[in-house]
Amino acid sequence: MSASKRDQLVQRALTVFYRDGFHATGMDKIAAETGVSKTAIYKHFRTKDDLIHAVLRLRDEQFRNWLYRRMEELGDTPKERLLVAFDALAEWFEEDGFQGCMFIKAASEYQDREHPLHATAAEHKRLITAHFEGLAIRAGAKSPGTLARRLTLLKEGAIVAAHILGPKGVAADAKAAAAVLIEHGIGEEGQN
Amino acid sequence: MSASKRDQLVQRALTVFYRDGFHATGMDKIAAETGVSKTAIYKHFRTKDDLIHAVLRLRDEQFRNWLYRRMEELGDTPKERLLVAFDALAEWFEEDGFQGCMFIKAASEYQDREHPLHATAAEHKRLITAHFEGLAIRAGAKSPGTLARRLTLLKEGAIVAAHILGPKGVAADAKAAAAVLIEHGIGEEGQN
DNA sequence: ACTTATGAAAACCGATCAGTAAATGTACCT
DNA sequence: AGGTACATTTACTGATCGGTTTTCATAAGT
Repeated sequence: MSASKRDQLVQRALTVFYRDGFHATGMDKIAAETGVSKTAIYKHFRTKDDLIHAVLRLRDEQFRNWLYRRMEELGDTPKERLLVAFDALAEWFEEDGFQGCMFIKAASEYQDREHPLHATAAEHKRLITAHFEGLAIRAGAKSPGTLARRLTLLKEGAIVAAHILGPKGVAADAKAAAAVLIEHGIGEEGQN
Repeated sequence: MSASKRDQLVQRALTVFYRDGFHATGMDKIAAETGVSKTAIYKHFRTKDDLIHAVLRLRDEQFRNWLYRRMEELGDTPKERLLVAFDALAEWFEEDGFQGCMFIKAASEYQDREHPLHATAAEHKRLITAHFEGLAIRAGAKSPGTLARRLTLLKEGAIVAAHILGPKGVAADAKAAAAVLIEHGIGEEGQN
């Protein structure tokens, strides 16, 4: 199997796992829906968990690339970019097939914090918070780490709320709350 | 089986499902760990989903009772009580066996919003937000619904963060953010 | 003592689980 | 054409899934 075929497998497995969940999706379904036989899958991934791990790494890369790029496109200054993160989330929430955050679900199904898949989910969250913190620093926040963590809380809460209750208005609520926290953490004249 | 035996079954099933997840827990394990034979279980619950539904209803009742009581005990005024909700969360996060929010996990494993278990999870979240809103009204918030929804976002985000990254400092971050949002939404002199 | 309910336990059902081994193509080399 | 190496499919493993049927133990009624 070529490298691109492998990538295709992981990409398609991502779609299935995201749609149906991890434990609820058997390897037979993965084989059927990706068009790759089980034997071929197990040639590249020792176990189901290994495949899921590859899926999560791909998702991490895709999601963060998308979010960071969208934040750059929608905002001009670090401060603005922190705020428009919630506009990007709004776009995501409204997408067809939005089913919440894959990492929250992974952590929910693999609860033990020692579990490698849980750890991968945790790393994803840490990376996003770190990105926020970088922007908070450049925005002149008094306590960049604090502001970044607060915005992360709003982001996670918004994802959960959008998934459980539906997307309507959630991102807007979160953005408005974020604006308050950002003003409080930077002041009207953050040095962009 | 007496009513109290049934309650005991649901209570013990709750513990197992909360610890190990829904799909990952088979009915044989439930029978073994509750001490109630599968036959006896299926006399009272038509399906596994029915049992889980009973578990979620019990959890909803227990959790909200606990949270509301703790908010009353820790705060004297409506405004204070909104804030100390995050102290109550801190206590929960530090408990042995804390594994995140059962309803977030239920919604993660039963993703379709039409699914009855997902709907039960959604109702739980709505009830808590409604409780917040009642307090926000009595605290004299300018827009009680908005404030309640914002605090809910922080709460959900804090639960997710505490579960994925560990409890350390999460509730304190959320409380500090909540304080900012509450001050902004009420003003220094909310009429308690 | 013998029958008849009752309720729980044990055994079982087909389906599916993660994972593997054997069988079958298929492409390439000489 | 014949042989070799590799990829793919088919078929299978024992275990477990949610759920049901059968067996058994107990106890009350007569």
